[in-house]
Amino acid sequence: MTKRQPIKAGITLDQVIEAAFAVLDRGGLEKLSTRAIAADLGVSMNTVMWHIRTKARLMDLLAEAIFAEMDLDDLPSGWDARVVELHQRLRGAMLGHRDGARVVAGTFVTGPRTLGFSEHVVTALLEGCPTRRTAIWTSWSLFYFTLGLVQEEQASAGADLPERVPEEFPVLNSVVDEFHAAEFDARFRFGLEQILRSAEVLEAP
Amino acid sequence: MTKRQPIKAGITLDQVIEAAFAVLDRGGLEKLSTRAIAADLGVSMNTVMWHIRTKARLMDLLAEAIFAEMDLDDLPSGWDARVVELHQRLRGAMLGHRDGARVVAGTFVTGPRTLGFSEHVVTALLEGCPTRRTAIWTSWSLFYFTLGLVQEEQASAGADLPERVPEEFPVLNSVVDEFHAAEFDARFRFGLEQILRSAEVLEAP
DNA sequence: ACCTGAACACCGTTCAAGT
DNA sequence: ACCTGAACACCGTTCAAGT
Repeated sequence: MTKRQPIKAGITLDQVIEAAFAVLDRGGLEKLSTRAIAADLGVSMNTVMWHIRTKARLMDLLAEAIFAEMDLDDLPSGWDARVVELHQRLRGAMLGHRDGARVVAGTFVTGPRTLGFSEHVVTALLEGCPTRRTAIWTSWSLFYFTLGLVQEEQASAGADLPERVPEEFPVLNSVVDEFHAAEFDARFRFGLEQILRSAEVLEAP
Repeated sequence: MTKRQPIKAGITLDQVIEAAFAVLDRGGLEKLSTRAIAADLGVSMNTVMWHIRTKARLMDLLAEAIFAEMDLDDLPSGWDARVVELHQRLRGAMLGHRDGARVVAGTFVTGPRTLGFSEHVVTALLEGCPTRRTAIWTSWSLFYFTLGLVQEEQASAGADLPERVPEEFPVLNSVVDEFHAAEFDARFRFGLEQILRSAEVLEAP
């Protein structure tokens, strides 16, 4: 007797997450609802609910799935190049989905892929930082910076930037062109560099 | 003939914002609704709606109000001490309201008080950074870092941190005590220091 | 274990109406 | 200019019920 397939095909959690990304990429975070996911899958809303248990858990699952889309192989051998590469891949993974950075920022994920990323980052930082504490704290600085930049990057897509700064703020006015130049790529690399330069020398208390 | 007061007292936008903060501080961001604010003020929900026009604009107003609670006087004269002090006050202002960092992070505010803060920060950075571009980009790095740290700080209050890291992640396990030690104050100062050290020497492309 | 329908207690937004 | 009530099109969650 061979094992039988279940008669009713049934929906799997992975399919739910896949459909959730489809809805997300189509309409952004505010259009992401269990009903919309259900409609995409052709099932009842409560079927989605049964798989995700709660909306908050769905968000955690999506964040973890974004980390899972990162490749953690073929990394540079130098510790600082490795840290930079890891965060560039994280940025890429978040940019891969509409509002991806907001999804990751909204949750405190401790799934295996998220931890795997941290494991790689901290490993590299321990090679270059004077103390363990410096390494840990630096990993947070890098993470916050990446999250913040990509959130701004994704928010600026399709947002109406203010074209003018009031004249009461002369200094901001004098640099307004630098402010508007998006150049997220260069800004990102510069920020990583900035934090890493100090990480080598600065000792956390 | 002296000017008469309007017969119906009426609610003002400032009162709406005040009530919004009351609701926010009591129940957090997910309890913040126009109906809850209206209930606090004893008016109809549509009265609140008329003043705020839209929920998104209310969020902008709240973010701007948080910046308005910052004092921008009596700052240190040294550029780097000034930058640190400004961000410490920003952190304090955000910590002053439940989910304050999430409120600020969720909006791209260009109100006068927000711009005033940036004006001060950029002014100070221009004194210490090699190029204008370095100054601007550094201001963003500092802002992202502050936002990220305070968001984590406020999320960790009342959240259930994972007590154990799976053994597949030996490096994370070896530093898990550093991870759990909150010490947001020290971490915050260290992060600012870290970014500012490089700002003096690193030149943006 | 998986899926459904119905009901519940909420949302923000819009509109027609009052003063 | 300011305030209201009613209706609309949504939410996430819960519960009792099916297979």
